[in-house]
Amino acid sequence: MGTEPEAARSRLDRRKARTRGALVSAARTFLAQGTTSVSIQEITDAADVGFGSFYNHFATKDELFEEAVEVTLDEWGQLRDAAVEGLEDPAEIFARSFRMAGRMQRLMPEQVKVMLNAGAAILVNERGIRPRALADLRRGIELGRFTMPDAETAVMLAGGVLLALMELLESDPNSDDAAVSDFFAERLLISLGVEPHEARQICGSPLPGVPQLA
Amino acid sequence: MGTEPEAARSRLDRRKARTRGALVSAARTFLAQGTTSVSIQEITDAADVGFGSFYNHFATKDELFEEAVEVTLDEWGQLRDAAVEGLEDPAEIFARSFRMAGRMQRLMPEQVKVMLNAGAAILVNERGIRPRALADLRRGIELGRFTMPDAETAVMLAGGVLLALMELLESDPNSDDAAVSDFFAERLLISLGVEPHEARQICGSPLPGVPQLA
DNA sequence: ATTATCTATAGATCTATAGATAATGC
DNA sequence: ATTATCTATAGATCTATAGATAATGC
Repeated sequence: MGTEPEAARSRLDRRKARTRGALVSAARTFLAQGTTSVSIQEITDAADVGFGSFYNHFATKDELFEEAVEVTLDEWGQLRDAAVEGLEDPAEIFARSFRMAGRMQRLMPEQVKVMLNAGAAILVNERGIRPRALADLRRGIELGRFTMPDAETAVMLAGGVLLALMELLESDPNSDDAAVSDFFAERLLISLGVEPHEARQICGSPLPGVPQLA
Repeated sequence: MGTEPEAARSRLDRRKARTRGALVSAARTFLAQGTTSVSIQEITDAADVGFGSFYNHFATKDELFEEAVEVTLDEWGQLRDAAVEGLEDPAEIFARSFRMAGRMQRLMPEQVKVMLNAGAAILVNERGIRPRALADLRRGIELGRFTMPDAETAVMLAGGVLLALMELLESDPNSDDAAVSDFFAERLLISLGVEPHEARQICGSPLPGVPQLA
């Protein structure tokens, strides 16, 4: 294990990764603004990278934008993993992920805007939170915590409610994000089949601090 | 009242409207495919309209695409109005609109794809179904049919669930669209505060045939 | 010596407009 | 006579690449 976590083998590799990261980060900024018709020149300028470097990493703009979305989803997934550490009950795990996700709108507005601009297809993207939520819900169904026909259906329902929550917080910047998130989580648990009084209890429990990304 | 409903005043106006309509329709096709980086030339070719005609109607591509989304939302709103005619109970009105909307994925796949590609901002677009759903939900809250803090919150929850439903049907073309739609409607009603047994009853009632657009 | 980045540019593509043509109004 | 549509094109912009430069490896 090296002193630097996740470090690439050589300095060359690290430099390459830095350039790539700058491009992805710039692309994400544009995705968050909803301006995907920028030129490659504008992207490399924003990334503070030579124009030609773009082609060392991506063949087309779409390829870069796609990666930017996936990187964002992956970060989200890592945050979720850190947030639910130590929990056992799938209903609690699921509720905590959801409540944390709602709070992301204020904590990481750029990432959230990327999601909101990405279209509904984000709900079936296999990167990041979806596979995790799918596993939580499947386990919850098996244990009888949720009364849903299948985890696939449950994860779509949950994803749709999450998108709506984030868009609501986005469009109403003065609302109480924690309260709204917990309310949505509670109603979602109810629609997944959790008893109302239990849903309220789960969604009223204290949350740990927001974990930091590596 | 003229013999032709909605007819523009003169033949010239009608010709103009036809050209504009062809552009909007072509734009919608591209929106449904998710290919919004086409050139104006490609759009006018698809619309079978001279290149220069574009500028008689729109200043930029974005303007055209925005209109294409709004026209789609408006059509949706008209369908909803026809579908709920004669109903009184806001819970029933709301449930029927939602169940019909779910069935749209198979009946009008292009319109649905436009919605799904539009991003979550579609949930706060003031055209089409949102204002209608907002009114239904507000009335339902006032009458005590729904236990939600406000209609604004309720309409976002409903919109998110609808997006998820449409994306699920989109990604699983062989599923039973009516059954899945009614299931989502039922769980949505429950999360809005309707008693489970009543939600099931409302969402199991027969639907009228799909009304035609004018 | 190798590899990635950077700059410069040729060629392709795209936009916006001018002016010609066609359709309609009166 | 008026209005919208169409064709053609100048100028702008954008992409993809070639070749030079800089950083790193050994």
